[in-house]
Order: sequence, then structure tokens, then C-alpha cells
Amino acid sequence: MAKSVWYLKQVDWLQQLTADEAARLESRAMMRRFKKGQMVYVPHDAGETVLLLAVGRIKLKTVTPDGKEAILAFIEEGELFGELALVDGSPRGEFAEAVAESQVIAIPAADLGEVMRNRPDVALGITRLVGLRRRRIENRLQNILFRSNRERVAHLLVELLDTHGVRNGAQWQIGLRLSHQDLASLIGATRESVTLILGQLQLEKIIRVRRRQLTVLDRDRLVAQCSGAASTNPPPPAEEHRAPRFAR
Amino acid sequence: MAKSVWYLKQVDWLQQLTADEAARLESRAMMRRFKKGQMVYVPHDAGETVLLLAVGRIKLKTVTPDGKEAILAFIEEGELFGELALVDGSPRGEFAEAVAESQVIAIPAADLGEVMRNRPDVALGITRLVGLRRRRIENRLQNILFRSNRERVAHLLVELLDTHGVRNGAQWQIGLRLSHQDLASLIGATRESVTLILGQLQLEKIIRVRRRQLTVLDRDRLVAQCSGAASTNPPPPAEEHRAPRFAR
DNA sequence: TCCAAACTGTAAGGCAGATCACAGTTCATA
DNA sequence: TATGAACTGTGATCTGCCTTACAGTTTGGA
Repeated sequence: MAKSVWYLKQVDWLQQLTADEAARLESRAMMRRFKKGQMVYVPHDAGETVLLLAVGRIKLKTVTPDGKEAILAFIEEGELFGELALVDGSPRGEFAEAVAESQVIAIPAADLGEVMRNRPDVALGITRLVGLRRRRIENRLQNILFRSNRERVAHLLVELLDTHGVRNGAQWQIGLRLSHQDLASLIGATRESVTLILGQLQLEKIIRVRRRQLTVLDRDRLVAQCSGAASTNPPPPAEEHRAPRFAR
Repeated sequence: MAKSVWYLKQVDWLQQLTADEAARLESRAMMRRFKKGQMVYVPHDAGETVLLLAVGRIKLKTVTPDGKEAILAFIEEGELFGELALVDGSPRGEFAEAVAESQVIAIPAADLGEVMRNRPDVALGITRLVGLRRRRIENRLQNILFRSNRERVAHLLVELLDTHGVRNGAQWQIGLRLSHQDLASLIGATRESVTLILGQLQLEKIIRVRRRQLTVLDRDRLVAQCSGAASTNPPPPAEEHRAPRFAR
């Protein structure tokens, strides 16, 4: 299985493993293919492995009782997912669905934990990964609470531009082919509302919509639509309550 | 400053440090008191320290342009916060406000990173902390998207019962004195809506509301109000798409 | 290359929840 | 222990967005 060793090497913080360590991990890892629409795992599955996406694309989602799906994240090639198995042995909390033909490597959490114990730099890499993902999701949470659908859409587009932006001639476009329904599932709105808002933004020459291809024409004005998204706020003055610096 | 060494020892994963290591960390750490209402940090502050709450209570929040606050979390004594400074050097993304007279210890991220590099078990402890907090927040996100205010309130109460539940004679009560406004800020609703819903739940004998003191009378029926919150869903059958197990 | 399935666009109508406006109650602290 | 500030309770009105319904368009697999 020299092939999956190769995949493991794709991931930067795993590159530093010695051939020995890599081979050891490799010998415990398992690989599987998934067709579009298949589930890699579902809620309540035992969470005993960490997954690495070698090829394809994965959607992490949950489903409400009335059948609406809420998208938590998209996983791209080379990314880890299901990594909370490292934290405790608790079961999966969401669905992981292949949205394209995919190949996934499953690494037993126990073995990866072993490596982490021996290689603090690897542990640090994982912490960083978990932390960055947490920051993203915190950011999403605050941009959903108390914001109108229009603000949510605008903010989502900015976020997608940051994470999946692709230069296309003069403009930037979003390198993810998302349906209006997908966008809606990311922000907790209906498909119709998203269609409407995208139409408006296009009329206002802020974006261009070509079927499942979104191009941002005027990033600045798009950001302005977010009306003070927390992440882009200017530093607040609020002197009154500012705390003095820490001191020994 | 033997006092703050003592505080450091409060935190389980720091207990394992040798006296030497603890003293080293201690020599770099700084302590400060905050009065109720003071900010420990605000967005765009440099994130170069990890904070440990020794005494008091801290509220992590953001503020929307029209002045509404969204509460991300409450931090209790002995808990870390602002720990994303470990991940990268990026600035704070939210407000940390003391909601009671508090004492906070600031540990330079660089020094704690040093310890993590030498002590994989400590690194693992931090990863676990970040991961657990991420799971909580993911859980909150999915229980806000597509759910009615009533469902949001019910789910929030269950969550608070889990994290801050206190036995009180026969019933369980929530060991946090929260105003209706606080609850609203946690779920993205208005204060009036929360008042209304709490009143209904009380009429239905599911909870008891005594000013800022909430008691859950019937946890099962409360959970039922969440109408299939993702975290409590029965395992879905969905055989069609179930993936076969991984294989070598 | 053809057809069904998936996706986009639009519009009328209804409703959950926001907004606004007070009045009464409890709490902190001077 | 008095008094203002913070909190709770309750209505009337307004509105953003969901719901429902359907027609047109694109796409991708047989």
C-alpha cells in the first residue's frame, strides 16, 4: 500500500514523520472509496478513527427532523475530518457525505494519539487544525445570530471568497460549485430567499451569477453589505471599560 | 507570588508539571483583577497570551452594529480562555467581559507553547480542551439553524442543565443566574420572546421560573420540545446510503 | 442525444417573531 | 431602608422571511 503512504505525506504536519513512523501509521490505516452521495459516517457511529480525504470532496452536515439539512463545512483534498475522535471516544455528531467520487483514509485515533504523544510538533499541528476550524465556526455563529438573510449571504460570500477564492482574469470567483440550496443550508435560510438575494446583489453589480458559478465583482461593496460583521469591525474605542494592561 | 502557582495547580492538565516547570511558567505569568463590567480583552487586541480565570466569571461575546450582543460562552473558575492565541498570533475576535469581580492570570502563548513542545501530555490536554469547546459550539450552531425560538430555548436549557446543572432537593436547577436578556443573546432572539416562551414552559409544568433562577421540573418533556435536536436523535436507519466498513 | 432529475426564477399569502411601548417588580447599594 | 437601575410581564402592530405553487432552464447519465 505504498499509495496511501504517499497520501499521508500530502499533509504538511505529517511530512515530518520518519519513514518508520509513517510506515507504522500506514500499517494501521485503511482506505476506502465512496461514490457521490454515500455517507462516510453518520451520527452515532463510533468515533474511533480520524479521516483523511485523499481525493474528492466531503460535506459535513446535520439534518433537522423536518428534513432540512444544515451544512457545517466542506472538506477538501488533503484535509482531515472527524478529528474530534482524538479528543474523546464519543460517537460522531454529524453526517459526512461524499459530494463527489472520493477516497478516504481512516487512521485509528489510538494510533494517531500514540504519535502525538511521541511527537509534540505533530500534536501542535493537530491542535492548530482543531483551533482554526473552531475559529471559523465561531465566526459563522456570530454572523448568523441577529443578522438578516441579506447580511448572512453577503458574509458567507466573503468567507467563501477567502477560503475558496480563485482568480479569474480581472475578478475573483468562488472555486466551489454551490447550488442556491447549498448556500441556504450554510446560513439557515430557504432556497428561495437565497435566489432572491443573489438576484438583487447581481442587479447592484456586486456579484455575477452564472448558474452554479459565483463571481465577486466588487469585494468592498460586498463587505459593506455585511454591515459591521464582527470580524471586520474597526477597533472599538470603548475607553471607559478598557482594562489596563496586565502586570506582574 | 506563590498564590498564582496555586491557581495554576487548579487546572488538571497543569498539575502534572514539575515544580520546576510550574515555577518557570509562573515567572512569566501575570495576574490582574477585573471589576464587574470590565473588559479583559476586546476584538483586535493582540492575542499573545492565554488567559486562566482564577476567580469570578467571564462572558465571551460579540456586538452587532445595532448594539445587540451575541454571547459565545461563559467561562467558569479554573477554565482557560483566549486559548486560540496558541494556534496563531492573530488578534482576539471577541470581547471577554468580567460579569463578576474576577481574577485572571495571563500566560504568554510562547511560553505555554514551549511547555507543550516538551510535554506531549500537556499538548494533548490543550487539544482536548479546544476540541471539546469546538464540539459545544458546533452543537449550538446546528441547534440554531432552522429551529424555532421555542426549540432554541428548550435546547439551550438542556445544554445549560448539562453544563451547569445543580441538584436542588428533588429537582435540578441551572446554577447560573441568567437574565432573560442573557438567554436571548445566547440563541439570537429578543428578550420579549424569551420571556414569553419561559412563561409557556412554566404553565406546562416543564420548568419553574423564579426571577433569575431556573428549575427544570421535567427534563424528559423539555428534551421532547427540542423536537429531534441532532445530538439526541435516535440512530438514523438510512440503509440505502450506509457505507460498508473500511477495509485494509 | 434525449429525458428525467436537479436547479433557478417569480409571486401571492400567511405567520413567527421583531419592534415599540409601558407598567409592575425586584435588586443592589448608597 | 430608600431609590434608581435593572429586570420581568404583556399587549398592539409591523415586517422579513417562510410556505406554497408552478414554470422555465440546465445538466448529466442512459
